[in-house]
Amino acid sequence: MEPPIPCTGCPLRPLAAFKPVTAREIASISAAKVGQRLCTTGATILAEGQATTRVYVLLAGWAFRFKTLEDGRRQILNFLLPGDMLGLQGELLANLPHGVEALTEVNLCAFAADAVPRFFGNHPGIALDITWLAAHEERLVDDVVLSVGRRTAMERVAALLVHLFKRAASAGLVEDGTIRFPLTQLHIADALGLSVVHTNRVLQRLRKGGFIRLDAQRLAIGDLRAMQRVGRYWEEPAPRRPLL
Amino acid sequence: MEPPIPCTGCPLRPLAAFKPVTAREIASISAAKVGQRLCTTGATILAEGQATTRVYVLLAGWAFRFKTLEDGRRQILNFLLPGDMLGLQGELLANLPHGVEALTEVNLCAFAADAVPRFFGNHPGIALDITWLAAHEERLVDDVVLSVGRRTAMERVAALLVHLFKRAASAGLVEDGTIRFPLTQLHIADALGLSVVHTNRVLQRLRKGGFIRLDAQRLAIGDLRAMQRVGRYWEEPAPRRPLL
DNA sequence: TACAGCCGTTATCCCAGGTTAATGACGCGC
DNA sequence: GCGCGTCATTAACCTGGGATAACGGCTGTA
Repeated sequence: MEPPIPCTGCPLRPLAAFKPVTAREIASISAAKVGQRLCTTGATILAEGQATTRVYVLLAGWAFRFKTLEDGRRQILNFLLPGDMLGLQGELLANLPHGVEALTEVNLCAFAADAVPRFFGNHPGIALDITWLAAHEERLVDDVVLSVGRRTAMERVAALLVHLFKRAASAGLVEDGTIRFPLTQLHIADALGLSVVHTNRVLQRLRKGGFIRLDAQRLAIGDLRAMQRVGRYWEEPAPRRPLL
Repeated sequence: MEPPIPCTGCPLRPLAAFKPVTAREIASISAAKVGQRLCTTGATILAEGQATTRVYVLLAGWAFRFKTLEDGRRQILNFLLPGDMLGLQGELLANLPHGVEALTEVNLCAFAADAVPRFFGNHPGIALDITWLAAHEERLVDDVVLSVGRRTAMERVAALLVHLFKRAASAGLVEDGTIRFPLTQLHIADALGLSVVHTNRVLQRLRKGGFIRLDAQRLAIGDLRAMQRVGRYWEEPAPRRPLL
């Protein structure tokens, strides 16, 4: 665990996607931080079923939440990008009902176990923000259920790519029309309830149709509108979200 | 909208499944109630995408949350039983990303729009409870994603039936080994990402295997342990949960 | 240079589950 | 009593996507 970076120098906060906070709030948030945690690609950030003692905010990098069946079948629940909170369910419910794994090198802001109840006692605004983040994550998972339950394989892949592209965009990660795309086809398959082989077939079709360029871990979407049509995926523009 | 029932006479609160609250908290909760809302079977409690002005707690009856694709494909996200809260996402996010429909006649305790932020300001304990309920619901949806993404049709149906049976049990709804089961096969299908026809096939197999009895809207599970094995479904015993 | 792992790709085969359609049972309004 | 809508059930048929396998490229390491 590295020493904490003060929140006043947070690289995320200036982004338009995030809601401004008061100086008093920043100070309290900063005070609750206990340090940075760095993880390498593929590392387990939080183990499935463990009793957690920390809540984190993802400062840089990608991660995902997942659950597994005892015979090894794995389902990815959703992806975590900079600004997302993780471990809250472990803090509230007795222990964490899912695992969290790093997709890239990851930098996490760590908060002590009791930071959450403390915010609820002293900072109703921050407490409400935390609840907002929880409700927002549930909304994402609701969308996953809709995809996996009712969209075709082609629709699922298209919708996922659009979704991730937009989220990466709002986290300021677009560079000349492309984003870093650290998922393997196995990750895509596990997120969408598909096999790797079929995921590959669908990606080929999207490439050949000129909808996407995807190589060397970079993704470009030529015509977002068209991809949304393929994926039957529309979402209202996201409002500014709280950070930490 | 009927006049509010005072929370002191709440029929749910005495159940072992619910966490006790202080007299002061009960008083505040009771004061925030604006009334009861009654809905009939099949009624839309909250419309998909609407801007909500109310948060509800389900006092009696069954309901479900769902999303639809514009071509009509519907996915049920989860089921709501007595004690569950609904409409919170509408209060926090700008408008409700899903619909809520009654499966039976339903009785709802209604709270004003600003009740939630008010609790956050005055009652950190209640605020934390609300967040607990949000996190708990997300956990349920996570399980749905795992089912729909990675379980076979047989496993899904078995897991859902066990899940609902247990929840009904903890809401005190078991009568001589059976529960009222208001879902049609279409509901089961829409909750599990299956077609109605295949749902019927699977239910037949479960009946013929002696795993369940299901008729006249009543469900009995002969051997819970065996059903859990079929559904590859295990969950740790639920701790006492907050109510309202 | 060789070997091992991981990942992407493609082909072949095949089945779990979708689709369509028909039939009956039941309840409801008139 | 008649007609209509909802729901459960079953059969016949078909397809989207799973399973398996083989190959190639890349990277790390020895």
